[in-house]
Parts: sequence; C-alpha cells; structure tokens
Amino acid sequence: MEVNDDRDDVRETALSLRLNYDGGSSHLSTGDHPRRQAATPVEPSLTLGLPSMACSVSGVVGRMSSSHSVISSISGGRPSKAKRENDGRISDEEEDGAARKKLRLTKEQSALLEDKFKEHATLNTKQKQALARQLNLRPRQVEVWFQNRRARTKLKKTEVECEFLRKCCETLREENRRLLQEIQDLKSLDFQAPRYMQPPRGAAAAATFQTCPSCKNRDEGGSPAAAPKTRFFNPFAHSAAN
DNA sequence: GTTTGTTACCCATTTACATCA
DNA sequence: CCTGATGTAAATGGGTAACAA
Repeated sequence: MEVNDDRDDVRETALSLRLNYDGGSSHLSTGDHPRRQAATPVEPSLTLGLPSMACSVSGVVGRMSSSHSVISSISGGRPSKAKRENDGRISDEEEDGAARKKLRLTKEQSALLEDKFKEHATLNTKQKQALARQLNLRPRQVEVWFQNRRARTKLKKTEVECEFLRKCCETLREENRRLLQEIQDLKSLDFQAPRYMQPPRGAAAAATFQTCPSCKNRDEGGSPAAAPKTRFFNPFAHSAAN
C-alpha cells in the first residue's frame, strides 16, 4: 500500500476543484437506464458569477501535469466502522479484507474527472465503467466522485444565489429608505396643490370620505366582521360637491 | 392492479486526512 | 516536535423513483 505524502499534490487538487466549481456547462447525459433519464438534471452554471470565481485555473493545471503517477494513493488511517450489507456497494473492507482506507485521487485522476464532469454532470453505466478503467478506479468510486462533485456544484450555486439575494435585499432596502425620505420631504412641503387634490379638512371631510365598496358590501351584507370601516378619499366627489 | 426485487440517484452524515496555530 | 481545531474530499447509509417480473 502506497502512502501519499505529497501534500502539495493534495492541496493543488483541492484548489483546482474549488476553482473549477461551475467552471463549465453541465449536460445531462442520456443514460442507459430510464431512472437516469428521469433524474433531476444538474443545472448549467450560473451566468451570475463572482469575480473571484472567474479566475483561470490554467496555472494550476499546468503544474498538475508535472506528476506522472497514475495509481491513486491510499493513506493509512483508522479502521472502518461500518460496511453496507445487501446493497451491491462493495466497501474496501469487503473487497480486500482490510480496513477502509481513504483514497486520495492523483492530480491526473482529478483533472480527467473534472474534464468529464464538464462534458456530463452524470454518467451512464458504460461511461462510468470506461472512465473507471481509464482511471484505474472502481466504478463505484467514479460514481461517488460525480455525486460529490454535483453536491459541490449545487452548494456553490446556492452560495452564489444567496449572495445575489442578499444584494437584492440591500438594494430594495436602500430604495425603501429613499422613498420614505421622499414622502417625508413631500409632507414637509406646504405646497399649494389644486383644490381637488387637497384632502378635505374639518366638516367637509365627512361629506367627502366614503366607505370603500368592500366594506360597504360587508356592512350591508350583515357580515360579522368587526373590522373598522375603511374610508378612502375621493377627490372627485369632493370637487363635485363644490 | 399489486407486490417484490433491482438499479440508480440524491441527500445528509460520517470518516480520513491535511493543514495550521 | 506534538496536539487540538478546522476544512475538505471520499465514503457510507437511508430514502426514493422507475422499471420489470
């Protein structure tokens, strides 16, 4: 068993994964199983991108190509706690009788998986098996990688949407403040509006204000609603009274 | 039409490990 | 150097849907 002590490799792989979030268009592949076709497609990357996410990964990828190892490394660690039974998913423990070890993908494996993910966010059985052979991994590992990759994409998308909504909220809040200030300014102005525009004062108000139709209907219909009558100002009635 | 088994997927969570203070 | 905290990716387990027998 090879112990991976190349921390830079791991770090660069993790970095490239982060930088590649939503980096390419995702397509739902045509699966060989109907269930796959019915699966929820992973949505294409958002056009709304944060500047920090648009940075190029070419430098990272270029450095990644310096390594020539192909077989993924497995690090030592604690023994596995559980294994799944009657599931068809074979754990490391079941497969080789040893404790579960966490596989660390090589840079080449990660890069190829990323490339495939950009082409298709999901894989059908044949694609999965072919990719597994190409990467010297088990199909289950390829499947898990794609599942986790879709989850990361979804999480990133959610974060972007959350940020977008936060900015929308702030914009609306600012607009609300502006409008409230505008109302305040208008109220403070003792401008002489045309008479028909002016709200009635004193005794004239009683003759000018009318019960709104809905309240009127409710009252006449004997509705038990105890809400106070809503009255509204009818400038035309006021001007007609004059 | 209903039941059962299979397959494949998503999701939440756990686990293993690297990194850093 | 050691250690605990933290972040991240791989892996697991549970649930569900579609389909065939």
